[in-house]
Amino acid sequence: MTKRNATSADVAILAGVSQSTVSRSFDPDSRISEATRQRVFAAAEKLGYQINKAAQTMIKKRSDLVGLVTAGLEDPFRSEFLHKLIVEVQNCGLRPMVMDVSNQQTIDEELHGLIQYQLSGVIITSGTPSENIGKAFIRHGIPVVLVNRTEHSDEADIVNLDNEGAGAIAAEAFMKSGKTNLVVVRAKKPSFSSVMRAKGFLNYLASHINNDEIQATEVLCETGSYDSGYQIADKILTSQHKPDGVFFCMDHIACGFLDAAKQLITAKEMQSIGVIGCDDIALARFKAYDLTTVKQPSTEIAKAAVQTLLNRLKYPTSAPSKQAIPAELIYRSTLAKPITD
Amino acid sequence: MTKRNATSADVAILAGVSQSTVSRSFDPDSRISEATRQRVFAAAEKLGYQINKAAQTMIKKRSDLVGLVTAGLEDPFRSEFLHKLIVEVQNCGLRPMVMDVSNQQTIDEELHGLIQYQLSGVIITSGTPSENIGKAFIRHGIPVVLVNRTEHSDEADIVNLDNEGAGAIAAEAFMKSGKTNLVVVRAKKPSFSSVMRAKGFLNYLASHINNDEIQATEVLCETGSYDSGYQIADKILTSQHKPDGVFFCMDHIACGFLDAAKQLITAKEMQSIGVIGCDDIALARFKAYDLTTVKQPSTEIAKAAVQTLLNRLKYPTSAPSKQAIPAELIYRSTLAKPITD
DNA sequence: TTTTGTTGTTCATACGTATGCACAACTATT
DNA sequence: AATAGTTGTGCATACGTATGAACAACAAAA
Repeated sequence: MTKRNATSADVAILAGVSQSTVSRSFDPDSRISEATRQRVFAAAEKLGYQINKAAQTMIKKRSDLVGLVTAGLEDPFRSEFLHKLIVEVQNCGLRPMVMDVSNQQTIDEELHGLIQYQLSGVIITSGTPSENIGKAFIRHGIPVVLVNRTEHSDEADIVNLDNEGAGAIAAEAFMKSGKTNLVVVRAKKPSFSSVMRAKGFLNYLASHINNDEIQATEVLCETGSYDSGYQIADKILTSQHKPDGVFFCMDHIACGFLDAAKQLITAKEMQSIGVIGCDDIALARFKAYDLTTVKQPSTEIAKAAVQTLLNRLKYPTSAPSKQAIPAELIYRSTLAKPITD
Repeated sequence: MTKRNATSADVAILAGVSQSTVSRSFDPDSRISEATRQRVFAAAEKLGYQINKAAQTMIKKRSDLVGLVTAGLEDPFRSEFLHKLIVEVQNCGLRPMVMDVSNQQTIDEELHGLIQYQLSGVIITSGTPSENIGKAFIRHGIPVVLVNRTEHSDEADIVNLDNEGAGAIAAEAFMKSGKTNLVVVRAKKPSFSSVMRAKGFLNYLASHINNDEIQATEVLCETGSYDSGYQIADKILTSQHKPDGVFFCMDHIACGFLDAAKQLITAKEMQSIGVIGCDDIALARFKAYDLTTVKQPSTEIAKAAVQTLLNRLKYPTSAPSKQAIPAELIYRSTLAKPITD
């Protein structure tokens, strides 16, 4: 029944050439006469020949697998981003090997396991691997790209959203809309992205406020989830200084907040409070929320991450790169676009 | 700088044993004296030795990679399900290699590419591969598990949600709540799951209606997306026979519908219309929707799929299995749980 | 003591591909 | 016509692991 898979040697015999010739036929850069190549292809087709990646990897000392390391995929934004990475990796003729490292204890151990696969590279988007795991990869000759990670690294390439810029964009929008009593909300557990966004938000205000006409406070909620936003609403809406503008470092938190607000205050009251989220998750454009948000251009970030990896493979010794992709404000109904001159 | 990775031969020299002994040391079933094994481990540790999966695969003729074939990851439910598969595969000591086949044209070609990797198995969850691609895998000795797919196959194992049962559960719930004018909504493009759910819904009603007290119609919307639900609301709510119960074959469609309904009719009017979704996506429990829905137990389905694959690897020649995982009704606010005796 | 069995190790080989080197058959140059 | 260069192919080998067979050392049984 399941007969042995055909090898290049089998193809060689059928095509009446040597095994090397078969191998070279599949390499576009080899000099092979067109006649021979076609004969080889025909024989390969006939036998259902498929190259053996394991053997190929052994020789080339590099597979076409790319490790995508991630965590917290229950967060739809990450999930969406992972999807884009997968597509992008595929488009480059590479194969994504995904690794979920949500289980904190085993991260390092598991990551070490990846080294066994002679990966073409690793793209780390979340999870909190130890400092030296990146170095372990690099020591084994596997390039690493860090995406939206705080780790400073002398050896890995880095692609980030311009998180501080994203915060600044939100702050600027509130100023343009004449909001004066602002709040910025982020999760208690400091994630690199959120901290930077909040920092960018506050810094922008600090450097653009002449007198004391604008106030801004930072509020911490439990996690970066919908539920946290739902819970924090009470605290924000019942404080003495009820804000007229709230910036959430993650869209989910904003959505939770909005749902809670509907039960805590009237729609009219809510209308006077501007809300800006961050990321632009799919949910943000649903009519139930229609959330004005600072978009994280995840497609571009995914593209940049993969391109960075390819570049590194091409020029292994060039200096590590670091790029920040700019964010972009998407006006929807939770903060109307001001009429400008 | 990047010196050659350590091999089992290097470890052997350092530990003062042969290469075979090193290899056997890492196989728990080999008889190796404890002393030797520890010496080998120490040497391996010292050299940062990592097994070379490519070489291992070549010998064993089987990698520990599992192909996860999917499409339409922009759908959060699929995305969530993929996540669960990834975790499940990892937990079994295997590695997930993900493949997005959204691009219709290249499915077969790309899938053929997977054969090159000596996969331990392939789990196909979506996408519409041609009939014979499954057979191609099997011919190459790669077991296939189909999840929620319509393809009937004599060779692949099959794991499905009990889709007809899910539809029946929704129908039963409406009957218990005394709803009499029902509509079932599914996407125009016939997907296996949706068609079966609608069928189960209508069949249940047909076989439980004595007189003509209950009416049920099928309505088709464009796709399975939020937007489609948003668009179809008008048609449903402005028809002469305005329904008092609507079953959506996918939660997204229901969510879109609910958002549109808020603008088309009053909250009071809406209260008299029961709505049931299907899948139980994360969104369904958000307060903005709080959708009563027939839950697809995706964690269990993912577990079943991976277990099925493991089983097949253990008993390669056993007859193909086929299982249907039962659905479960989750009451939330769009259809209140009736007070039963 | 001889035989039989058990345990722990080494030897040798296979897996399927890529590639440096050699070489033959031409073509272009002198 | 002789030389140099180009093109297409084959030979041989390396990659790093797993594993059957052989074997040595030792213990247990006869």
